[in-house]
Amino acid sequence: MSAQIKSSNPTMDANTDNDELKNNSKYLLLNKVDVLKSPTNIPSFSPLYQQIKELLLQSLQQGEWQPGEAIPSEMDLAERFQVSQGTVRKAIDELAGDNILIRRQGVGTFVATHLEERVQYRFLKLMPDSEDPLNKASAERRIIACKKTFASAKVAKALGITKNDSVLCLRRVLAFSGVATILEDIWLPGHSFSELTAERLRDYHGPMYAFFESAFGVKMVKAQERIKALLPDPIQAELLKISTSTPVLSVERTAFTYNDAPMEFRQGLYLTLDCHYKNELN
Amino acid sequence: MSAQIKSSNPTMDANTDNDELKNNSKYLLLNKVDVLKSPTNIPSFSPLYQQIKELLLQSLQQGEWQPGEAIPSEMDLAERFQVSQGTVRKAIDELAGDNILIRRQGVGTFVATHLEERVQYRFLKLMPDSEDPLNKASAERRIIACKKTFASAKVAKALGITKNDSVLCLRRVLAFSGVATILEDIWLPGHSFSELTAERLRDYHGPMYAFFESAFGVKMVKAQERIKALLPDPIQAELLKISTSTPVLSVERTAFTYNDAPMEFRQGLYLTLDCHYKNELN
DNA sequence: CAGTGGTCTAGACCACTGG
DNA sequence: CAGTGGTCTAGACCACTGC
Repeated sequence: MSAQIKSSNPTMDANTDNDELKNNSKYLLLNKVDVLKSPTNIPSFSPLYQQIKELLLQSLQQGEWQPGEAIPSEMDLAERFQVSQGTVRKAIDELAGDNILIRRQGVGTFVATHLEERVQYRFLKLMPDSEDPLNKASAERRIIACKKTFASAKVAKALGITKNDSVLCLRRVLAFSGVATILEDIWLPGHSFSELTAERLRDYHGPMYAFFESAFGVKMVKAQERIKALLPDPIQAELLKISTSTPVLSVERTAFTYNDAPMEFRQGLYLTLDCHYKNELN
Repeated sequence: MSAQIKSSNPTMDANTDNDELKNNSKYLLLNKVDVLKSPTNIPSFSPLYQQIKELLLQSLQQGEWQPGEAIPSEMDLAERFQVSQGTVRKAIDELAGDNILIRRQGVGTFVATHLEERVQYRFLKLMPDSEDPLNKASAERRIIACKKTFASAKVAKALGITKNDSVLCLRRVLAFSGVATILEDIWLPGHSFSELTAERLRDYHGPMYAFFESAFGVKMVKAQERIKALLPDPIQAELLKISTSTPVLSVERTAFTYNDAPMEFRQGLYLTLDCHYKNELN
């Protein structure tokens, strides 16, 4: 299956001088793979397994396999893309490393989902100081506001849209074991979330990202946070039941779907008297 | 080279009943590998490449290859451990993923080091709000204190030592482009750092972890942080040239050497007026 | 038991670096 | 150019899951 093109330029073939067009590469199976799957725009030149990874990502993005579903077996995919199992495997390995796919030995490979995820609140790194007990089960959510507005410069920049574009804005308080701990303002691009209403939100009991997934088909894949220390303004303080001189963490998060498209911006205020933001460094 | 032991128990070998001692596994090459290398205590049963990974880690820990040096080529290691190149490769892949080894195509595989690392301040996730320009080059360090004391309960717990054990404690201020931004208290176990003095520290210009590496042979490989929002006490505020009502990030970090041994605990206070703690989530 | 992912091998060849 | 890591293959077998 490999390397049919040995020396693509039969003329002009001394030992020197043609060091720039040597495309006698085994990895240039682009067309072969391309044709099999779709009219995609794969950049230019990359290892086969990277190309497979991109193709898988595109299928995911286009909804060929829904969150929670199994994707075809490695052997099937190898057949489909006309490569060896090992190559497919390496592509899947990377996607599993990015928490986009989940492997389950003896069962299959599944599209990650925020629903039924053993670790709910995947992006929430707040931990009680007493470590072990993960509170997250006992979370109580309270929606404070939910309205349509227009993107500020800051929100627009984060969401990759234009200032004054329509956005959905909501505010909520999370309490753990009865203690108000997190106050969040969340901005969503209007074009994708126009159907969202306070009622639908109130009816849903579960993580926000699971809601986005089931109600809007928007799957968050990764995120980026910027953390500062702040004093809350009077309104914020009241919602968190603290004074305006109690410092809080300000956690600004941008969350992304497939292909790195930003789909949510939020600012969270975390009360860190009895808990902390936990991070592992390598 | 594989699977000499097909059915280790020649007697008692009907089709039933021996479902608990079936060690006819290809992965049980422990002894073979073991003998070749060292009198180690590999847990019990794991894939070959995991065993190789452990062996490599032990060699690193024992200083067989120093930070910055190249380790043997994949082919050499395959020969040494009597496995295929692919197996060694997978072990190295994981270590490279943990930032313990660095691969350089066409050159070799190297032991990661905090010296000459393109990314200095590997564990410092503070970024100026204006993103792109990484200040870190213009850092100015000022040692405020350096003394021997006895571990508090908190420090002892973090360092895995006993309360009142000897520890070295130092305090310093980091300024970026002239602005005092970080105040750090650092605790080090006395048994490993007893030779550390304020003078030696003052003479060294470079990242702290590089200093530990070259002066004490202590290589930090990973770390864990707990972040809270705090108000500084009067002394801290003065050192950072802020008021006691300016909130700061409290970043408590425990840093680990090979085999997860904690070797440093520090509390940093980060002034986040013009910068933020940046984190990527997957 | 069949089917899936997980491990291992042996060998070929490519891409890159340095002398 | 020789030597290193990087990619790809084909095939064997193991470990696990569910029916």
